[in-house]
Amino acid sequence: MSQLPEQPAEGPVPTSADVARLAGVSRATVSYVLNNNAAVRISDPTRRRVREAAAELGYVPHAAARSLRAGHSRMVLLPTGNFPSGQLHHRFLHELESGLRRLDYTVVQYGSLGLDADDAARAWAELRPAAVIVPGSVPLAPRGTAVLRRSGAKAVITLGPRPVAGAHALIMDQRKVGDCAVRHLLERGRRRIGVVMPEEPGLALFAEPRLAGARQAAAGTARIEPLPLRHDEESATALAARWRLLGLDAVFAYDDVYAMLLMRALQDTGITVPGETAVVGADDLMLGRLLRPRLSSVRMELDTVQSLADLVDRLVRHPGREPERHDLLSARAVHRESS
Amino acid sequence: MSQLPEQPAEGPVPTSADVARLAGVSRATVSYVLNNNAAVRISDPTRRRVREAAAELGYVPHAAARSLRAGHSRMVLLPTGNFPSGQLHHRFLHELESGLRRLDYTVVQYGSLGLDADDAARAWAELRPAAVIVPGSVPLAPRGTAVLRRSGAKAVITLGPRPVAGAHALIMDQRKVGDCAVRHLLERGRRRIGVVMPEEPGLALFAEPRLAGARQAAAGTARIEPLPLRHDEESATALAARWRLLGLDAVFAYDDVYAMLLMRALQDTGITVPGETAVVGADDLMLGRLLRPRLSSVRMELDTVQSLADLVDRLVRHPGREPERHDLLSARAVHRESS
DNA sequence: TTGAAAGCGTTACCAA
DNA sequence: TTGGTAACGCTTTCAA
Repeated sequence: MSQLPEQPAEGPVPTSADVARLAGVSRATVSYVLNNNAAVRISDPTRRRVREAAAELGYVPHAAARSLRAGHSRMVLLPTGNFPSGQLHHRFLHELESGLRRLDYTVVQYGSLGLDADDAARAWAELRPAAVIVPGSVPLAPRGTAVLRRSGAKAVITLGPRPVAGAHALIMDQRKVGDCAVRHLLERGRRRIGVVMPEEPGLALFAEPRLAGARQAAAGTARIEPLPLRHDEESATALAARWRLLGLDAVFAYDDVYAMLLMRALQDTGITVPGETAVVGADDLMLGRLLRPRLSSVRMELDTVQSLADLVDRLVRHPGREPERHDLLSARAVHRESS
Repeated sequence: MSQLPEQPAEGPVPTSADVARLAGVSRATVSYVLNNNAAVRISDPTRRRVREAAAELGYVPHAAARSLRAGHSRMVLLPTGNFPSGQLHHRFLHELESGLRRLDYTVVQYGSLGLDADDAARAWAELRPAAVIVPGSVPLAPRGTAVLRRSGAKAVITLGPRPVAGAHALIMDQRKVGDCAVRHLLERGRRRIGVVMPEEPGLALFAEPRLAGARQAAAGTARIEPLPLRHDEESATALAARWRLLGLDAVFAYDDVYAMLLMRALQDTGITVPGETAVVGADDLMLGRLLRPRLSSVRMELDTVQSLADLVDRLVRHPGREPERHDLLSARAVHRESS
């Protein structure tokens, strides 16, 4: 009765052979036409017939078969783990994706949370990507990079606070963030500086270098005091309760969220900000501007995201070079009212 | 001089034939052993020799070749667009991934931002996924689902506020959020309720149903007033400036972030919260608890995430059924101090 | 300008 | 218990 228009009825998937048959040509010709192969001249009527046949059948080429034949893929694999989830990260991801798409790569994310380093590397290698870009939050052992290289990956690139043996590295040197924050506090006359260290496990990778950067910037001129803190109110209240015993006049709070948490607890304890204690966060979140006092922060920028796609492309085309390192991160303090 | 230990030297990628040669057996035997094929009995010494050869060569099977041969893949494709980026979404994603991994599927995310609906569907179809789960933020036309079905996808599932023709639907009915917020405000005696509508384009998909839910809950008993707002301070300040002209005694602010933005602007204008105007957000962010007054919110939960993986599995195994619908979202108001 | 055929890495059937 | 072989869908010589 009612004819359902879009009921593909479980039919077999159309192949280039079906297109060839319908167009009355050979499979070779179909390939030539659909790939716009310039090395061979096909008559216009034939081209049209092939195109129409493909459209009529709803033919879509089979990427696996293609790359099997070609001997290589144009897939760039991006394992994901504990997403840092900031808008910085999203923008970065999106720009990397569109940059690589422009160069005709297919970017694919692969959720690798819960896999150990070796299993994960094997799973990635099964997909035979041309390149793998591994965020710092995803475990990668030197053995993993070896597996990937053997499986034909032209480039293994790590992305994060620190490099991994045998892989290229896009570094986001988090020390700069700590350095920047402390330098800012020093300029404003503070000399006894706490540095919040989140107790959440995934964050140590970022927190440690930030602390190192802070220490480096202080270098003799100021005291640096690490302050463990969990991402909840009790922890912040407890820290605020013993604040005066710590004898600090400033705190770099890892990021804006921890800063907001701590600043609120300090204020609730009767400690004035910035009078008694200056507070600086990082990420320059919009929400920080809504607090009173407005939160000072460290703003991070990633340089040259398009050139990053070009870098990946270069590594894929000329593999086997020495591992390269590039530092992408730049940081600057944004002074508001809390410091 | 210094012998680099992990320099795979651009050698050819080892195949099952190489493993067979090294182990002194046939390719078939290699396949039997490495896949633990129960239908055929292989002697233990042979098993060991094969395993050792594979390990020595660093052999990793080629997923594309395998699924080409098998005629189907176990890939679940998850296109990504404008990531909603809340922790709710991340947790959901991660649980879906591990649930599907447990069922031996490979979950792959494919960044589709900037592609139009038809191009995107074609790009997904090239990968020949067994199933595609399309978030509401990614465009999908009925034609797209047809292309995917023809390419062999057993299940096309949409994930978001509303269904798409021809596809199964995992619905997160955002009306519940608006309903819940307004019901809460009604209970607290408010009758003239503003509803913040973010002007950011991607959010309309969520904002509209929330407004609809709000209207539904108010149904005669209260006035509902949509309030366009951009995600910046000027916009909030402007809205606050004309607040008293609006004659509202409450506002449901779309989510906690917009709520914080607006609440701050209201307070800066001298409007008391909750005295003069009650404010309710959504998402129940931790940061909302740091404000004064603490922000009331609507907490959302996704039911049954593991069973969702099972659902995908069922649809893959028994395709071609009528499109199914499931509503995943539940919402409840969390009363704090701002309402 | 077009076609025939080989081969990419796998697995499943059938024979030995 | 093992091995030979064909086939999956595609591209690319080589030949016509």
